Amino acid sequence: MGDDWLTIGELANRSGVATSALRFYETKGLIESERTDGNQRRYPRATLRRVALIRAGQEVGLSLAELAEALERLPHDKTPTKEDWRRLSSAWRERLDRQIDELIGLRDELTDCIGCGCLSLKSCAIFNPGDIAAGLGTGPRYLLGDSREDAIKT
Amino acid sequence: MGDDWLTIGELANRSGVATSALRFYETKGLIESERTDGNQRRYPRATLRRVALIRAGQEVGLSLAELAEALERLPHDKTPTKEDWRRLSSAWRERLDRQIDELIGLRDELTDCIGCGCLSLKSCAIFNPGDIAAGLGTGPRYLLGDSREDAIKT
DNA sequence: GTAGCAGTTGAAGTTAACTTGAAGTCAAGG
DNA sequence: CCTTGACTTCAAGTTAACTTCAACTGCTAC
Repeated sequence: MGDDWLTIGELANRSGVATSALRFYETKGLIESERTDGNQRRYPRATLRRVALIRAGQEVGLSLAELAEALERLPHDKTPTKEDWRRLSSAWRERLDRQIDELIGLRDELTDCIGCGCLSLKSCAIFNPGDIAAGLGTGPRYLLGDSREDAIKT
Repeated sequence: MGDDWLTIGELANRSGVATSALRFYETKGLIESERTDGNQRRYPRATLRRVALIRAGQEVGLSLAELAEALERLPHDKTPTKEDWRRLSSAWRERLDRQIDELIGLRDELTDCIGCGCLSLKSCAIFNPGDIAAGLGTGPRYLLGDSREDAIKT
């Protein structure tokens, strides 16, 4: 305790991430550990910040795979430099900007629709939303052909 | 063809949703069909719009379960009224508004961080983002206690 | 030295939203 | 009649991000 190295339990308590998740992150190469003689993991203090970054990145919408890539260039065992940090955070900001723009576009289209009862109009924006949610959701995204028009006739 | 009833293949082509997905939606009660003598599905035309609504709802971030609830009160076999539509679309708009606000909040906090190199400051917003992404992502959300502060010391 | 909590591994389970496959049926054209 | 393509069902596979379980081993306190 108060040491330079954290057990997995300490790291879990302090980061708010379950031990099972931490082991999982380790299998994915997101974090690294040394082992004691008894084969237990010991994490350097800097891992705390690394885990915080991972959670923050997830909130920005990044997958663990993307995070693994982004964090690859950060040092595992020491505090990242300001430059490291600046690079990461501005990349994430751009991503957020894009997400926000897309949602605002969708909202504005939807707003136009609300008053007009345009459910039956082929110009209704909500039925032709572009590829706004390309990166969201689980399922596949379909490329819609002219069939869309068909969908709103009648 | 040109009939009031669509086969699953026609509905798939015209809605841009795979037949497997349509059958899946049906098992979830999102859409309904009649059967021919030969046990094949036949969908009323109105199902086209219903499917379009489902896809639109997904883009707003609704799960199929939520959509099932929302669509429960819409007629399966005829065009929804303006009132039906107004109710749905304004509920979705509110949801979008909330999502956008949350992302903007996160972005602003991140923006504040970029210049300051605050990676080591316990006040850094990105390490204390609140429950912004409560509804996003797959994993569980942890309630973070004072351990967060711990995470950014050093 | 022994109880009992923390840690270890690998495999299997979870949820959403589908897709894919197998094995068989229906419908339309020649 | 026969082929072909669309359709049927049900079961199992897919991906992400984990969690849960079983069967052990390590560490700390009394």
